[in-house]
Amino acid sequence: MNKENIFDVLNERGYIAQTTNEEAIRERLSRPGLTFYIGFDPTADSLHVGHFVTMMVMAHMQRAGHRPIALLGGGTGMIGDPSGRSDLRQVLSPQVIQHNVDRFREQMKILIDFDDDRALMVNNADWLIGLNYIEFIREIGSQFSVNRMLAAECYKQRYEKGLTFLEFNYMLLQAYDFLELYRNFNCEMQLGGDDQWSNILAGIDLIRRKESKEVHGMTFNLLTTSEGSKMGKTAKGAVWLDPEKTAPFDFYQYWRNVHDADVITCLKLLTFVPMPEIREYGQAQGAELNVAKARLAYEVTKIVHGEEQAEICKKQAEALFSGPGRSDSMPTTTLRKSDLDSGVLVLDVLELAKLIPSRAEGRRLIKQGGIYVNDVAVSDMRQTLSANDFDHDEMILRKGKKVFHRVLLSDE
RNA sequence: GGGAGAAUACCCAAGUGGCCAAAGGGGGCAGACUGUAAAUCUGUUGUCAGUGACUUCGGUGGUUCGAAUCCGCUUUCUCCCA
Repeated sequence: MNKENIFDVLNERGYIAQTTNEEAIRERLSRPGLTFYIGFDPTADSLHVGHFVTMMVMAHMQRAGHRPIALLGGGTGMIGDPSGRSDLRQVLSPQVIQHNVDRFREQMKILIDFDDDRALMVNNADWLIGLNYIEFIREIGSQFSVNRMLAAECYKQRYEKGLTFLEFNYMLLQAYDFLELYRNFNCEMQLGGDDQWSNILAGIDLIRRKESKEVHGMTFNLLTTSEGSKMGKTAKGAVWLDPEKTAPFDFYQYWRNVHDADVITCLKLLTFVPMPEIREYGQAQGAELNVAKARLAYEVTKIVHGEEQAEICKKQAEALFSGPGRSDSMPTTTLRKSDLDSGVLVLDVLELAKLIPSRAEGRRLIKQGGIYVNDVAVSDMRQTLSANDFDHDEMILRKGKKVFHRVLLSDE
């Protein structure tokens, strides 16, 4: 019996949204050695969970014997993709973009094996920055029909609100990227989020015209909740893969708290848990789903932060939600012992720990009984911390039901 | 290039001289109920200080005892005409 076609694997796990010629893709994927690429826009200094799905696809493909190219948009990042966006994207400086590109490279290594050219990482700034405008519009621009571009769904929204020429060029540049990668690395396929469909088709078209060669495209579903909103967003912003930006414990908790309706989808997209096991979780009803959620949180955390961290998070979560617990991967704030003598308001600590955006917010929380010191609700605005609140120089500060923060005491 | 209109808090959106820190909705946060879920209900949602002060309605300069609201200039955006 042959090994399962990677296309079917991806399809079964629910990654695939749209494809060009499906038969051709299945056929090509059945033979290893396909080079494909996915673009990343370096608009932040860390990847977030939205990128994570993309990285999972790359990982699956790589394990099936294909070669991924992670294309970092150092060049296109200076323009900003208008697809599906309702407003003009902020233009970033070259320095910031370069910094972000470097950070991305580090983070991608957690899932993608870059050794011995098993995967490549390229930056389109390398070929876009030096482009000659006249040559470019003569060679590439001549291949595009403005009528068709305007008809594309992704531009429609912007067409009504206004679209600058700068952004309008994005599609050409992305198409050019594909051509460039095809020529230099024999890259035959581009993958991307479903919002990239138009841009991907543009590249395929361009290669057909310039090289008379059929290449492939495939998009996968964006990670959304069952209610249709984008996943990975919290009130504080995105859920980042960088432990400095999103503490592992918070990361774990994010997945532990996904809605019932989203658990199975997430298990399929964000973990390597085998399908038979996932199907079993799918049978679970009601509270039983908590088992699946715990598994999801553990597996995702393990991939991103390593097994050790995942274990720690898991133990701590279990401890915290069934009695007092301790946590090494919780966000932490350190106080000096000497500070206690002069009286430290709980309010002060909340502010220090950045659990509240303002002191007024802290007052509100205390008034409503939403702040707890070691599981005891704080009732008085003026409550201070004393040495008694600390056990082995550590105490747990809690906001609401699920936001935990560790406060340490130091001798200094 | 000519003309018309708009800019309000996280988002949408009321407010056209004092009763406006600014309606309503969404979102957020907290409480109750739960399964660390959803739905529902309640409270809350500028800042600093405890019953008051300060900053805010694109920017700026005026008028006025008093401005988000009136006037001048300016910036940005949208629409119509070229």
